[in-house]
Amino acid sequence: MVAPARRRRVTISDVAKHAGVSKAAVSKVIRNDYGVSEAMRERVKRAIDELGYRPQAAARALRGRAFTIGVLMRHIGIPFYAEIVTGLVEQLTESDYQAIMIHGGTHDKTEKRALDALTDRQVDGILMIAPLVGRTQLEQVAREIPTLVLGRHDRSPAYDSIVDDDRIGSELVMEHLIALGHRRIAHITFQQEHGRLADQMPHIRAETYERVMRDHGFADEVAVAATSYSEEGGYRGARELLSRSSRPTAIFAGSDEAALGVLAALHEAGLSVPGDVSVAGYDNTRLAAHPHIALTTVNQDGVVMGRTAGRLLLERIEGRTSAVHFSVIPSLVVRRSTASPRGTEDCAAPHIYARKGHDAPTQSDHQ
Amino acid sequence: MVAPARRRRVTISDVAKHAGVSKAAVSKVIRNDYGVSEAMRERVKRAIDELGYRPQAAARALRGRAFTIGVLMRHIGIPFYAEIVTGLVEQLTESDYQAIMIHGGTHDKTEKRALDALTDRQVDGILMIAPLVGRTQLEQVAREIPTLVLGRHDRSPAYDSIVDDDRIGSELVMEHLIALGHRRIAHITFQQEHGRLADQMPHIRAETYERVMRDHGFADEVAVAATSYSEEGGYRGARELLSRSSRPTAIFAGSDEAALGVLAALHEAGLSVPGDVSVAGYDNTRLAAHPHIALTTVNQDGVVMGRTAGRLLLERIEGRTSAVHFSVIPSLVVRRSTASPRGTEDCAAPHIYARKGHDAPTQSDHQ
DNA sequence: TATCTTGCATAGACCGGTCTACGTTCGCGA
DNA sequence: TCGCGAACGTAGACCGGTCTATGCAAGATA
Repeated sequence: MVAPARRRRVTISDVAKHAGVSKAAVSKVIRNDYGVSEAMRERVKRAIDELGYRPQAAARALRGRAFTIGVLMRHIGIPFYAEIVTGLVEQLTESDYQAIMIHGGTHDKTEKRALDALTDRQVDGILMIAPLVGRTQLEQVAREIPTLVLGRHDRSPAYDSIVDDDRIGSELVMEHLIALGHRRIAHITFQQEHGRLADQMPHIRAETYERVMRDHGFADEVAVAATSYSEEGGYRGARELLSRSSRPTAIFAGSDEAALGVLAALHEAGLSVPGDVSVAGYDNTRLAAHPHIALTTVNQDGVVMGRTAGRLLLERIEGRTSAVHFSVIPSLVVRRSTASPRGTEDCAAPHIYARKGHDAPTQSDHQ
Repeated sequence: MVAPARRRRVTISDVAKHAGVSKAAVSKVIRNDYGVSEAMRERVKRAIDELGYRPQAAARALRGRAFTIGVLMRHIGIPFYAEIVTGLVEQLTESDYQAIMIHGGTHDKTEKRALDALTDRQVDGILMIAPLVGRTQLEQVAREIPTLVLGRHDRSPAYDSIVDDDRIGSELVMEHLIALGHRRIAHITFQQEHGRLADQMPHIRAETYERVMRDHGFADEVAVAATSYSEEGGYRGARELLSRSSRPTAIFAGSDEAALGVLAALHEAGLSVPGDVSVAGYDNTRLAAHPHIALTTVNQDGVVMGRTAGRLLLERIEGRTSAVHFSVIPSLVVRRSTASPRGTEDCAAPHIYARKGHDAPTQSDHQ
C-alpha cells in the first residue's frame, strides 16, 4: 500500500516554465485576453494539455472572478426549486460559470448564515429562491454581489427579479373552483416566522384567495390554515380545517407539496377526492401530473425561469447596472382532483398525464 | 438613486489596524490558535464585531482550508439524494464547514466536469453520491482530496464509503413477492452508458433479482427492462414489459422514482395495482408513503447516511488516513402496492402512512 | 531620419488570508 | 545574578492567480 502523499497541484508557474514563457502570458491565454500571438497561444495550450493544468478558483477569486454562481434555496429537495436549478445549470453549461447550491433552511437566521457562506466564498452572482430575509438585507447583499431574487414581489433597483404573477395564478384557481359551484373554499398558507412580509409570495396567494372570496360574496366562508407549504404543513392544515364546524367543499393549497399533504389527510379521514372535497395546488410539480395524484394546479415553468435567471445574472456580471424585473404569466392545469361539489354535474375532463421527467426535457401529453 | 459603488469588504488588515495589533494576531484569534492572551482575544473579537468582519474563504483556501465540503450528485431533485444532503447539512452545522451541492448530470462526462469544478474550488472534502465515473478516477480524486463515496460497492483504501446492502434489500423485496405467490416478476434497472460497472448499485440490484429468481426455479420468467431509475425510465420500462408476450404479475423497480413511472404506465394501460400487477420500489422515498401511492419499498435511512458521511469526512480532514467502510442493513416496508396475484388470498396489511417531511424530523406513523 | 503607433511579452505588485521564524517579556530554578 | 523555557506577539514570506506598468521591436507617419 503506497503512502497517500497528496501530490502538489500543477500551477500556472509550472505551465509557464514548461512552455518557456511568463506567468502573465499563460494567464492571458487562459482568459482569452488581448495581446497574444498565435504561436504563443499554441505553445501555452500545448503545455497546459501536457501538464493537465487547471486554474485554481480560489486564487482567481482573490483578484478576479471565481466563475461561480451561488444558489440559495430553503432545501434542495423541493421539487419546484429543483426545476429552477435545472434551467439555471442548463443555461450556465454554455459559459465558464458553475452553479453551486446551498441550503438556507426554514429560518431567516440559518438563511442568513448560508448567505454569508456564499459571499465569503466570493461567488460572482447569487440566485436567491424565495428568500426569507428582509428586503434591507437583500439590498445589502446586492450591493456587494450581483443578485437575482426569484419568487418575491418586492422589486428593488438593487437587484433583478423574476416572479410568477401569483395574483393571476391564484385567481385562476379560485375562479375555476367557483365556476364548478364551490362556495366553502378553504386555503392553506405559509406562516412566516416573525410578521409576514407583504411582498412574500405566500402572502399574495392568501390575499388573492380572500379577495376573490369577498368579491363573490363568500366573505363568511373564508377559512385559512396558516401552517407551511410543505407536505407536512398541508397535512396539518387540512386536519385543522376538517375539524372546524363547517367542512370546506374545496381546498386551495398554496403549493403542490402542501396539496399532497391535504390529499393524505383527506384519505385518512375517509373523504374522497374530488367527490367529497376538491383539491388544488400551485406549481405544477412533476408529481401533480402523476395519475395517482392528478392534481389541478397552476403551471409556472420553473426550467424557463431558471434559464432566464442564469441569463440575467451573467448580464449583471458583465456589467449591467440597471435592474430588470420579469413577471411570468401562469396558467391553470385542470386534472381530476377538482369537480363540482357533491358529485353533481360531474364535469369529467379527459384525463391528461403530462410527464415531466429529467429524462424528458420536452413536456409531452399522453392521450 | 445612489450609485451602487460596490464597497470594499472589511479585511483582516482593517481589523488589525482597528484593534492596534498585527494581522497574525487576528488570524490566530479567528482560528483559535495557541498563543493568544485573554486580553488580546477580547480586543480582537471586539474589533471583529465592530467592523462586521468575515474572513474570505478564497484567501483562506489558498493557504489553508476553504471550510467547504462539496457534494456531487446527479441532480438535486432526486428525493433520496436530497435526504442524504439533509443529514449531511445537519451534521455540518455543528462545525465551521459548509456544504455546497453541485450537479453532475447523467453522463460521466458532465460528471467529470462537475468533479473538476469542485477540486478547482479547493473544497476540503467531497461527498460523491452514486457517482458514474470509473474507480480509477475516484482514486485519483481521493488522492488529492478527502473523499467519501456513497452508494457504490467498490471499496478502496483511498476513500471511505457508505452503502446500503443492496443484496439484502433486493432479496427482501423478492422474497416478499415470491411469498405472496408471484412467479412472473419483472425488474427495471438503470442502463449505464458504456459497459455497466459491476460494483454499481443498479447492477447489484439487478443481479440479485436474477439470482433469487433462479434460486426459486423461475429462471425462465426473468424479465428485465434496462432503462433508468427515473420516473420516465420506469414508465418506459413498464410499457416495454407490458408489451411482451407474457405479462408480469409483479414489477420490482430499482428505485421508487421508477416505481412511480410504473404505476403511471399501469394506470394508463387500465391495469389495477395490486389487483392485476404488484409493484415494489427501493429507497422509501417520502412519496412512497403517500396514501395515493402506498408503495411497498426498501427503507434505507438517507438522513442517517448523510450524517455519517459528514462525520467521516470531517474525520478524514482532521487527518485520518485509513479507510472506513460502512454498510447499512435495509428493511422492507410493506404497503398496499403489493398483494397476492389475481386478488386471491388478499393479505390486506393495515395501511401505514408514514410521513417523512422536512418539517417532521421524526418519522411518525399514523394509525 | 525621427517619432509615433501598434502588437506582443514580461516583471513584479497585489488580492487577503495563513504560517514560519524570530523577538520580547516574564517567571523560576540554580 | 544568570540562564532558560514558556507564553505571547510580530514581520514578512507565501499561496496561485490577475493586472498594471513597462520594455522592445516592427511598421506607419511626418
